[in-house]
Amino acid sequence: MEPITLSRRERERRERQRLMLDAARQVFAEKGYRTATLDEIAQRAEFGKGTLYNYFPKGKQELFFAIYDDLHEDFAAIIRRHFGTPGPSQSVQHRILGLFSDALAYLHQNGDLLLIMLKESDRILFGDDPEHARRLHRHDAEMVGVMVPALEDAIARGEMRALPVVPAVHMILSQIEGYMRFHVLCRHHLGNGTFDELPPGSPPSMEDAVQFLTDFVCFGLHSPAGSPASTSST
Amino acid sequence: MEPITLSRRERERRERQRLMLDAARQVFAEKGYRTATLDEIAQRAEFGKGTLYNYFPKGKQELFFAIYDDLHEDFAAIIRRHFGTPGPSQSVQHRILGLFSDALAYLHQNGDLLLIMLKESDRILFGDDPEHARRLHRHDAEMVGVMVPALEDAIARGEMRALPVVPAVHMILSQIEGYMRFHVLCRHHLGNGTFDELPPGSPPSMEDAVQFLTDFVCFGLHSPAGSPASTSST
DNA sequence: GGGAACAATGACCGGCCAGTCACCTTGTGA
DNA sequence: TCACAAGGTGACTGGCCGGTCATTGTTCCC
Repeated sequence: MEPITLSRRERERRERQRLMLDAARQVFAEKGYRTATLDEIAQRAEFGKGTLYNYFPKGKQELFFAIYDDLHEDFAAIIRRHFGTPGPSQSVQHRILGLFSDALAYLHQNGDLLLIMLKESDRILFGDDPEHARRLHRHDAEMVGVMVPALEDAIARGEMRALPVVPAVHMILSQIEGYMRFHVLCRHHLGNGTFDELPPGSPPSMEDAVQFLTDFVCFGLHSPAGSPASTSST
Repeated sequence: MEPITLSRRERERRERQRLMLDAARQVFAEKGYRTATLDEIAQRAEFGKGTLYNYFPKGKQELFFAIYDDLHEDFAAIIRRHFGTPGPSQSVQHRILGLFSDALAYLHQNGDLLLIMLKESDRILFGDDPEHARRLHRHDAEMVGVMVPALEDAIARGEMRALPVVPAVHMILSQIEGYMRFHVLCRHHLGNGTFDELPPGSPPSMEDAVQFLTDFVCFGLHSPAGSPASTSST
């Protein structure tokens, strides 16, 4: 693991791998899995196509999943950061606020690529390669597994009502996806002149969106007459 | 429009078109857009591939969008049914319950195909053909346009708190997508023996899901200490 | 300097499939 | 019965792209 013991050969090898992955990220983000071509990835990385196969013998798939797993690990880390320690250390509301805040920030940094990955998830889920479907399930189960105890704990402490936790986790996470869709829609509205009408709701700032989502998840449309607007100290 | 004035020729023509569309629906549902082949659609419809082009000159795309628009119109109809008449005739909660109920029922009837369409939406959104992106935006704007007045009305009547309506609409609709994902995930868990672990939460019945979603959207995780469980007369 | 291991390369191959078109079948009207 | 139109057909084409491999460097040790 420690880079000191690596030979120059090995270091160069790693570096080249990284260059290839970077190029692949770019191209996948722009084109999507099917449309991206190895020729373009190779060109962008300034290597020959054949060289790609020296580093990723299984070709396109291997490149893709290397990126996919990385992204997923980043995301899982965000979830662990906020839900990894059940107990009264933080309120659910705080946890969710933190989750959305980090997730949306991450999303803005890696926007296009993430959307592609989201899209391809479905493709993988449908593809008949059970190996890949399993990978996706593992990722999913991991996230759910981290969040469930925290929610159960919150219910036990009376901080949250007794909803079925697994569906609740899925709903919380799907808000992030929902935001992604909305965000892309807004960007497309604004981005190019091809659409006559302006977006019906102007795109919210990221901070507003985080507040809105947290608020929505915690209190829903109705909410008590009380003061739901302030989700935290902010 | 009225079928009485149609010649036999024309009637037969329509019927053949319908057969082709049915076959295309099947194949798209099973394979997705890219993987589906015109050869298979033609075979399934019991026509030669060339014949397809007599009826859908623009080929695969035209078939796909014919189906896409149909599905979308069905969905828009569901939304109009429940949100088309602003005013105090129904509570928001009732509207949402009705929407989710019909949407999920529709989803169960057309499951695979809808999921494909959802997936392809992204592809279209990214594809650089502005014509198609525009089509998707039109659909989206239509749905939002129907729901927004009803929500604004509800806010004006104090039945719902003053959330930004357009994002709220998107969140409501994205619940349906979220449910789709969850549902597919459960089905995959159960469907084939390739996964070691059973689903962490057993798949809920459709009625339960409708209740859960409505409840979640209206009251969120926290909810007043009151009685949130009964979302309606049921 | 030589040669052996190692790495890069891109022309090429093969499979795939949307879309075409020259030919065939069927129906119709004289 | 014939001839012509309308419609049906599937073998074929052309483009595309993932993956291969013979060839051409490059490095390094003796």
